Amino acid sequence: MNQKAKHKNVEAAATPSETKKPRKILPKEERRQQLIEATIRCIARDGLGSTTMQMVTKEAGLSLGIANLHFETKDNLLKETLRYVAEEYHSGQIAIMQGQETEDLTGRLTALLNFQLSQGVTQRQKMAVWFAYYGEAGARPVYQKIVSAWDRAAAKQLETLFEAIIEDGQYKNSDAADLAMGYSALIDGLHLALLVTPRELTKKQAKAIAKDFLRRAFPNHL
Amino acid sequence: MNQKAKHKNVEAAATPSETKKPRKILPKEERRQQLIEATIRCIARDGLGSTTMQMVTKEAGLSLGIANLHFETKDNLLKETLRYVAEEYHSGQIAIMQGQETEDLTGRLTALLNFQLSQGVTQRQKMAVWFAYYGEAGARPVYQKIVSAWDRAAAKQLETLFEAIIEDGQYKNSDAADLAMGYSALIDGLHLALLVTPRELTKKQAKAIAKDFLRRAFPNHL
DNA sequence: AGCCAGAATGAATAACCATTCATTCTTGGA
DNA sequence: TCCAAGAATGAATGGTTATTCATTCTGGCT
Repeated sequence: MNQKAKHKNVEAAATPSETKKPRKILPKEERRQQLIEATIRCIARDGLGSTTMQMVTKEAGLSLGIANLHFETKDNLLKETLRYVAEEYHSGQIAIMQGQETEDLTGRLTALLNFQLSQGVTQRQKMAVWFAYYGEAGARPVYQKIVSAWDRAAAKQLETLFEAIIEDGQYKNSDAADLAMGYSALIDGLHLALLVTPRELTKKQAKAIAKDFLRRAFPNHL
Repeated sequence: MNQKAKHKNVEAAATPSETKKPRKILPKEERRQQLIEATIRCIARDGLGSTTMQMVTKEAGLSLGIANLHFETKDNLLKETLRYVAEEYHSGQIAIMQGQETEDLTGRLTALLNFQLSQGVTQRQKMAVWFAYYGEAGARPVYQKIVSAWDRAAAKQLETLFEAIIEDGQYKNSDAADLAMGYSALIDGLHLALLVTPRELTKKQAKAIAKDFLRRAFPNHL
């Protein structure tokens, strides 16, 4: 109605050899994925606090309005990004712990450890996102809610696994719940150290430290 | 020059019984402290990302411009706030570890543990600030730099303490550096759990878990 | 008591940013 | 080939925020 804009695709002879924009149309789900991944990169590079829509959409190689088109609001985009990362990590863990019953307990345990400190999980990008959200979790119950369901499920699984190992190894004076909580905390702490002071801790070292924890707890299994 | 403002202290008969503002002048250092503490409360309540100058100065019961007067920029205020919290925590740790040589190793160890999980350190406010900054640390080298000096010093101290204990207890197959890193990571992870999922972990439990770690590592000392 | 250095205030400013929506482009089917 | 549905674009809008600085006030000093 009161718009006077008349953007053509002309812009004189300004930029010599710029190929401009072969606009592409993709299914909703692919665009969402693409935007979430761009968001992860932005958060890892610039922090959750200073990530803007402009940055995210530019990172994705798309136009400013596209994120609102697919996610309504920035808040929503951030929520979905957290959900994506949380799901990837926790479902991976749970899959290993519920793994085929054919695998022995020790195998499952080391598989879990290797996953938790794997290349995929411990890459800067993922950990940065993870802790960026933890940093705001105190002030944003929504973030806690997104993670907590997965978190509780993983904690329960781990406890069950530890119970089985304690039973199997006849470890006296060992409380599965406490050990599981301690192990989880250790893994989180190692992730934090890998993120914040990577110079002081290699991934190999981190694995050794986690394995050490398990060996002291379950000497007959490792 | 071109200002037309003429703020008087009149404002009609609007607010009936509001005592307005007995403006107070304080030494620079006190104001800075006051503002830093207000910043901590704001970060804990609303998150680092949405903490504004208006919120901080209002929380401190002062006027908008005061923070810039004492800290130049918001960035600076945030940096100084982190420095304040980091110093409090790390210097507390170091003091205990370097404590009078009269105290035995076991005593020093439990004192350290009790401090790290003490009321003062584990209060929401402090931990929230801590993790808010960790969340941005990946993107803001400044934050890392502020913490890293203290961090390295504390790590070295802990390693030294562990070495002495290993020597004293003749613990074979124990690497002081790995154990120290593992213990630090465990404490960080417990702090995170206390912050994010306080319903799943009490402070008492956290202490028990940390003590358990030490007992498994140094059975003759605990 | 009177004065003034400088501490404190908060309206105004300038920059930034999420969100909207008129317009343009793409593509699959007719 | 042509068309319409709807995907994508980005200029414009409105709201928020850090920062400035003219003005006001305080308290120690003479």
